[in-house]
Amino acid sequence: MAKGKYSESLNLPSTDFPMRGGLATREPEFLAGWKKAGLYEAIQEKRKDSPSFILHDGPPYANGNIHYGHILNKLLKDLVVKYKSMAGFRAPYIPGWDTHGLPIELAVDKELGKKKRDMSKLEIRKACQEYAEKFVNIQSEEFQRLGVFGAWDRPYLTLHKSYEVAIVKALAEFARGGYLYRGKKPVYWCPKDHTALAEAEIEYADHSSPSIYVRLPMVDFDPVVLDDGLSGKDLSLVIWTTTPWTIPANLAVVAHANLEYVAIPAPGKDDEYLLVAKGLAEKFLAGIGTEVDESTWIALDSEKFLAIEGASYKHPFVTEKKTENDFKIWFADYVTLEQGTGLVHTAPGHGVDDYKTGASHGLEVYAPVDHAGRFTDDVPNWAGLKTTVANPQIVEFLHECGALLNKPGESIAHSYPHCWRCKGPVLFRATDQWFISVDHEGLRDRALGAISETKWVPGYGEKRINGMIANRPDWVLSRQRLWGTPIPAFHCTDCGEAHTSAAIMDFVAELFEREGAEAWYTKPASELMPEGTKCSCGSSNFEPEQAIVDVWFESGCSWLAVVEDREELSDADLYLEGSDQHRGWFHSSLLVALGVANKAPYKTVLTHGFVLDENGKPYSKSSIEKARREGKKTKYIAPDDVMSKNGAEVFRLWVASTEFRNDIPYSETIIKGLTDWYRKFRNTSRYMLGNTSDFDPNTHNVGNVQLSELDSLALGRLDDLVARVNAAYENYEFHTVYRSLVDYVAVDLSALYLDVVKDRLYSDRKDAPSRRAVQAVLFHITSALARIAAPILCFTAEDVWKHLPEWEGKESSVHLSDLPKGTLLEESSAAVKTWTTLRKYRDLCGSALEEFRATKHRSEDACLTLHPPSDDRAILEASLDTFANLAIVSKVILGDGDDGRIEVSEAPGDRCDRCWRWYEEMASDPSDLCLRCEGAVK
RNA sequence: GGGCCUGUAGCUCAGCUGGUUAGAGCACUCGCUUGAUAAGCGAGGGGUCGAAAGUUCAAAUCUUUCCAGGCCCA
Repeated sequence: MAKGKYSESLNLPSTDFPMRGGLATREPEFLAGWKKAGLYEAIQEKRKDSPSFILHDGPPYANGNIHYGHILNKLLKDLVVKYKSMAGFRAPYIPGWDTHGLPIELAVDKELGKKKRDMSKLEIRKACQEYAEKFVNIQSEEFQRLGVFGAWDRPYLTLHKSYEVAIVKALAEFARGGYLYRGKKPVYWCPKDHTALAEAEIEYADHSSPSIYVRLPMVDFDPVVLDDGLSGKDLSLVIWTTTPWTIPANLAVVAHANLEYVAIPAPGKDDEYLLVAKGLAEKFLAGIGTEVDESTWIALDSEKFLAIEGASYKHPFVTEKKTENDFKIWFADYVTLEQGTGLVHTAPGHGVDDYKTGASHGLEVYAPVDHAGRFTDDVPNWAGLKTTVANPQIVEFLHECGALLNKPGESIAHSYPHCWRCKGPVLFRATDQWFISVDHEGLRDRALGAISETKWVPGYGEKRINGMIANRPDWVLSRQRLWGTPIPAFHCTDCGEAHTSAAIMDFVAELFEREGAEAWYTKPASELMPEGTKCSCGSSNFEPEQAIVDVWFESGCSWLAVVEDREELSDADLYLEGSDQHRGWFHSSLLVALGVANKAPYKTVLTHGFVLDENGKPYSKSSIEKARREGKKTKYIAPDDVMSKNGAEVFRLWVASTEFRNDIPYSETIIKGLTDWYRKFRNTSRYMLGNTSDFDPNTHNVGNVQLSELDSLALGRLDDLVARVNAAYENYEFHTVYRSLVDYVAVDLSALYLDVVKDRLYSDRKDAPSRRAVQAVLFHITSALARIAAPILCFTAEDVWKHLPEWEGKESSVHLSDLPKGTLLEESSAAVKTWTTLRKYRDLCGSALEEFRATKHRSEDACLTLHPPSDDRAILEASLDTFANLAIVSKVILGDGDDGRIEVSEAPGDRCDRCWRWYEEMASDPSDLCLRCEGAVK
């Protein structure tokens, strides 16, 4: 079609707001501009006297580049902070990093290689610090690139001197309160490297271990209570183990209360029965190389079996009890039918499950094995022997005393933990550790109370953390590592007694305040503790504790170290992390805050799920690589790739668009959809900017122009949107914000109002009141839209803001402006009724016009005749012109009848060549114009 | 194996305390538009609401079991 004759006379949109975002290149320009203008500081300054809203940042671990989980978390926080700031709160954001701990220490180990052997502890710590700081800088850059506002020039790091001091002060409070104690707990231990190992330092490899079945005769127990058939018989428990060296430390046997057990006649004995789980009986008999006719087995009644709890047995060679409860049988849920006999040999000093059983029955954490894996003098037969050497001797000994049921020398190949460094097999060994008692001074109960007073979003978070606190054991505070905050404790070099106290810790805190934690590694003990400290043995020779504090305790101190420590912060309102932090940071922060200040560190805790791919599997580089190794088809899109193509804005949309309380899906399809909508938002904004470029908000606003019915209805819809969006932000329902924006922009604006209003914008005289009215509305909408979208689309909203016409009092950045306030539409109001009815008929007419448009091309050429039911008729009648506008037709007639029929005909009169509408009365001079257009072209 | 949670169109989400043929936007297909044009408008197709059983006059919505998935433990 040729260009319209009057095209030149129309007021077509014009703006230099680019159609395409060019985000990959333009976002950095915005960032640079904001930095130069000191935007974050300006926001803080503007809100300095406002009520505060403190979101306290949970510190990410400073190793590696950021991944999707980081992006999700940081952007959610940023949405909150940006929203709260624009909603009128003082909402500072201090980013932090977790910089101590094993992953960094291991990474540095790898980097240093053999060099490490010649380095001092101080030098190694220095290397760790440099490593951590390197990644703090990298991640900081990456977070800032996402558009996250915050005090990036003064973050908190757990390795800062002030932070380490806070940790020691917190420890001092726990010492003062009497929570801190020294106890034993089994840990992975490398007997070759003489060191404790963390889970992450364990490698599993095939290993051949002895396999032994041991009978433990029950004593002071009449088996008749289990079954009449056992009357007058002896009953022996049968246990199976691959670590004979733990037999000297055996203190209990554990069964499962809900498994079925059988008593099997002992081969070659008349009066003895052997107790094993029914499901493992065959395997057991095969294991000891015998067959016993199943008809002779006595299946024990599961109810009666419960009577066995607490019954005693005789250890094969240990006679001396350490506690009253030694050598008894208990129930525990971890017993399975996977292997063994269903009766589990338990040595609380040599296994985690064993330890728990021991703890719940008051057993000693007994581990008569030294740091080099040698038996101590406590085990007379094999004292000084390595466990590996003693193993066959113990088996032989058991054989000789008749306790061994299978043959000596039998072994089994299985997967066994090995040391990552020396590759040797490790052992489980209880070592002295520092603990925080969770039940001292009712700490656990106070924590449970604090949990119930905290708001958890979503609500089930409360159940989750409650269960964890209710069931957790005492907190093992010490780690046998180097990269962290030293535990300020000492050991007497003469008698070995461990010392710590609030006074010692206060002293150390002061020292660290002056010289940092490095002092611990450079100064002699005498300078690390108050002068004149003496051991109860009279000695004043001490050596400093070498263990460091659990990093969870460190990050748990952040409230103390950061929030309490910075003037601009006060009580934290919100913690916002992934749901894994119920066990992690939420948990440790709570215990630390209660122990130190007897109050919860937060008022509200918000949790989000994890990033999953389109198949619902964890979406991370490592999980994708793992899947690839397993031969699965997967594709990992590096965040950088997305960023260099679409900029950070698409990530912000992604985070805002999903219901983050559940897991968060991520895929190319999703990104594609988001970029599509981004373009819609951008173009719609551009169109509105283009149509308000000749508009002066200082002279016209929605309050002083003559609004048409449609304009008023549109403003009502905006008001409603703003109200809903504000409520959604307030409830952290960003996906509702996103959805509301999408629907509003796509339907209310693009498809409806903007399409309808074109006629006035294009064809009216430039300064016609009716056109100025539309412009006032459009300006109002655009400005409101930019502001409510700003927390999410922080770059694009700013772009729109800068392109809005200037007015008095316009803030230099959208992020300095206030969110608009809205009012929800009353469902029952006349305006809503009218709007709903007009919308309904517009949809109906759309279908009716389909065929007409296919032949006549434009809905403007149509005349509609409606036959609405009486209810609708009144409303349509009152707004007939508005409806014609809305339907973008030249004429609407209400016909007789109420059958709902819609007739489409050609509009009567003549077509104006300029505005393409049909009029029964036309201008006389250029006779191809309507009266309005005649006036407009003059 | 245990605790907590999730499962509605290709995608992201609505569906309140159970009540007419399950909705929206996007995507898709088709049509219109060249006065938002690497844009805009309209129409249409598409879901046995993870599966099964149960409660009920009535279930996506309540109960149970199962399946799939996530986080945290073991």
